[in-house]
Amino acid sequence: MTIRSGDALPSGPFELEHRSLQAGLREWVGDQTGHPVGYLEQLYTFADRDRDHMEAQAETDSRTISISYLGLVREQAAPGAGKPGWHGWYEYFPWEDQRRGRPGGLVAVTDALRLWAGAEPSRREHRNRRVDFAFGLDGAAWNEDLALQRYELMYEARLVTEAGAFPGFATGRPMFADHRRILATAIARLRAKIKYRPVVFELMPEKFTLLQLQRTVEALAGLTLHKPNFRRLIDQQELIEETGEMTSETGGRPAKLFRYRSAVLEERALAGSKLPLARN
Amino acid sequence: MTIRSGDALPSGPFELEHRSLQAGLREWVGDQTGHPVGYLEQLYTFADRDRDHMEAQAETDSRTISISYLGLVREQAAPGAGKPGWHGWYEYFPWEDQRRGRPGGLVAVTDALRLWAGAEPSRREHRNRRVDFAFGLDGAAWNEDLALQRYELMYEARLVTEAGAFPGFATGRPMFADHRRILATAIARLRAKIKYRPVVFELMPEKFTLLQLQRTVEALAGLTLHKPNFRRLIDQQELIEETGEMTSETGGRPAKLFRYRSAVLEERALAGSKLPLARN
DNA sequence: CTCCTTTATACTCTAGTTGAGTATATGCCA
DNA sequence: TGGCATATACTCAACTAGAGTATAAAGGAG
Repeated sequence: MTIRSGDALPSGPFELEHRSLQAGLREWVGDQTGHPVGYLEQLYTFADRDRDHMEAQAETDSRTISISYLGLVREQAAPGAGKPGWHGWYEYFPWEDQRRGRPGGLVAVTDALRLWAGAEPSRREHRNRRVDFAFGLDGAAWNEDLALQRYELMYEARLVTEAGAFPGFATGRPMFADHRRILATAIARLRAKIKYRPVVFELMPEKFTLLQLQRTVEALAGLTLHKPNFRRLIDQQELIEETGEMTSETGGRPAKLFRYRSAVLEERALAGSKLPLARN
Repeated sequence: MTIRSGDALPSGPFELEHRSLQAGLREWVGDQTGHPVGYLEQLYTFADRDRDHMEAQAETDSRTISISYLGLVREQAAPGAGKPGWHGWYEYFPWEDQRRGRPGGLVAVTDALRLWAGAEPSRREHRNRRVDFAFGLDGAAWNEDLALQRYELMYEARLVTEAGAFPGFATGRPMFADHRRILATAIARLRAKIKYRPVVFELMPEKFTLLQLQRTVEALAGLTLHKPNFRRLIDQQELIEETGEMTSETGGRPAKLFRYRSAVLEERALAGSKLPLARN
């Protein structure tokens, strides 16, 4: 959910009248997008002088401290006022979407990373190992959790425009200041989290089919899942229950509608929940 | 590693001459404890008006933002200057040490929590479920990761002195301001982390035996582990290698000395590593 | 000098989990 | 009516994790 036609994330200064950081954040996001946020989770606090190459700041006698958050909303709950600019995050990170196999553009990226690695002979081996690991090359498997590491490698190798790359290179849409880095942090955090906390349900409408749930998880992880195993894991954990209703809007055979069991979710929100996304 | 004889954590203001938050933190900790920090990881940023009941603050026109970190050091690496006040964290959280079974004092705590739960009939059931879950009662298993939830429950029920409990009640040693909450956050984070990142080695000396490693993990988790399984998991992952040396300082049969394989650690620091600490 | 204690190390067994594949059911639409 | 798309149920083999057992090698007590 963006502002400025997808160029920036909602944000604003923390002010004295705000009761808490979260309260202030909710207010800013609500004002800027016309959409109330549900789930909120603190991500990271930045205060480095060289944050996004803002050298000018070093000359003033003040510092900006940015506290970033991950927020989740239900698209369905949209009120009338204001319209949030919805943008799929793969617009900014095309290489992160592996649902239809490796995206074509990835080869150009990893080739460029190889060049960067070779540019400094002393660090070549180490850099190549980092690239292999982050991008699942040379025997390593693709790990969707490493979204931030991948972005940081590309930043270090100056393959993204905000790090000084010449525009036009197929490395996704840039954002204002360091917002794309914050987004990468959020993606990595959310991808890791869905594997052990039932946060997906924060994104689902009240009633949904099992395939809708699976598609949501897949969209977050950027991977496709094995359908039978997904279903087995979901109903083993008793996170959801049948509503009794069916829907035939899904195309083929009508599907049962489910809802999440809020009592269980409350506990599992603290404890665990599993998804068939584990490595080998 | 504390200051003020164990009453407070090292801390200090973030100033203009600090290159970054981490740099500033390293400087303050070094100055206050005479001990350089190794591993650092950001925990949480607090800025709430009612942080630790500091009502006075609401009247001034400024707010304090506290950014907390988890740091790890090797005790062995101590330089001469200054002496850090080492305190075991179970001094502050005696109920968290389950290595010799349930600590005796826990019964008094959970009894008091039951009373608190019953005090409000409408929330009784919900509160009791939270207590069961956090403290592993009524069929639930003890989960060492829930250190923060346990502290927060006790805080809510006013069983800790910083929340207004009468002193003398056996609920561990309090700390300055909200430092004990920060410590609880750090414990929870570290306990969760050792299960999938090889951070334990940040605490180990260069050479160590397998039992020493196990004892360290046990101290962190507050649990005892199955020795054969621990060893199996450790050498399956090839995180460590034999030095070729032996030590007979451990009591019985002399043990092999191991060191960690830094090359592997570097990768695993990003990827995974396992410990036999899983739930059932 | 022998037995006992303590620690180290190796091996086995079983239950449960997980990844993958296969088969059948039920609606819509041409 | 047959094909297509989706939904749902079942099977199987490989692997993992928890638990237990057995043996080796030191020091110390008698």
